[in-house]
Amino acid sequence: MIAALLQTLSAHHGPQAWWPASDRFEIVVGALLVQRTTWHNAKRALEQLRDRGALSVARLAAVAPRELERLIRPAGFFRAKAARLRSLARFIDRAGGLTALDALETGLLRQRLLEQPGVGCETADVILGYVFGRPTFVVDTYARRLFGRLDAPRTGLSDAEIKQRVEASLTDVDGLNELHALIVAHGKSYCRARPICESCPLRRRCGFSRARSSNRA
DNA sequence: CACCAGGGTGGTT
DNA sequence: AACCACCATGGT
Repeated sequence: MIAALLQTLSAHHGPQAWWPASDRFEIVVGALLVQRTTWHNAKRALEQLRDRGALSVARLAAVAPRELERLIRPAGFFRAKAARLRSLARFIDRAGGLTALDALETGLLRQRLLEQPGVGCETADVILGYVFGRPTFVVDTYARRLFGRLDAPRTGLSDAEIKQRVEASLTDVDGLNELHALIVAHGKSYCRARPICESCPLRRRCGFSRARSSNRA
């Protein structure tokens, strides 16, 4: 079921290559910056941080708050995100770096991440999957809509239920990471671009149709 | 011009 | 537990 979904989306959209050959801490920073923004804008902020030489745990934690706000401005919510980035960098630093956090069991690590300001379920799971290589399915707005439709008769699956179901039938880290990226790509290319998913690989069941009333069970 | 993008948080009902 | 307003820039 889930494996088939991955296969279908993969065949249709190709490899997504999220965070290709990227530094681990850079992925953490990117995960925060991209919240409720386009990757295009998050990437700009990331580049400015890189140009400033601030893309390491110690350097980022040392950047003056106002300066940090200025650097990440393109990513939006820059005041909140600057404070959270700073806080997160200091947390990782206190913990002894990302490699020290590698030793933590997944459940505990997730818990630690969720305690950090600005890190909710989605961001925590992105970091778990792409930074720490833990088998994790990231439930985002696209996944929510998709599975809400695929499991048509059932209404209101919680994020935790979606997460559990996917992780129960797909345990491969790379597969899970790729699935999340593919679901986002799928949502982007079919949700807004077309009123009805005529050429959608998942047909009308994909849940990204804008004509909600014409597609209800 | 209105709407939205790879969320999270705090307050209100 | 389900809503709500807010955060803010850049693209369409």
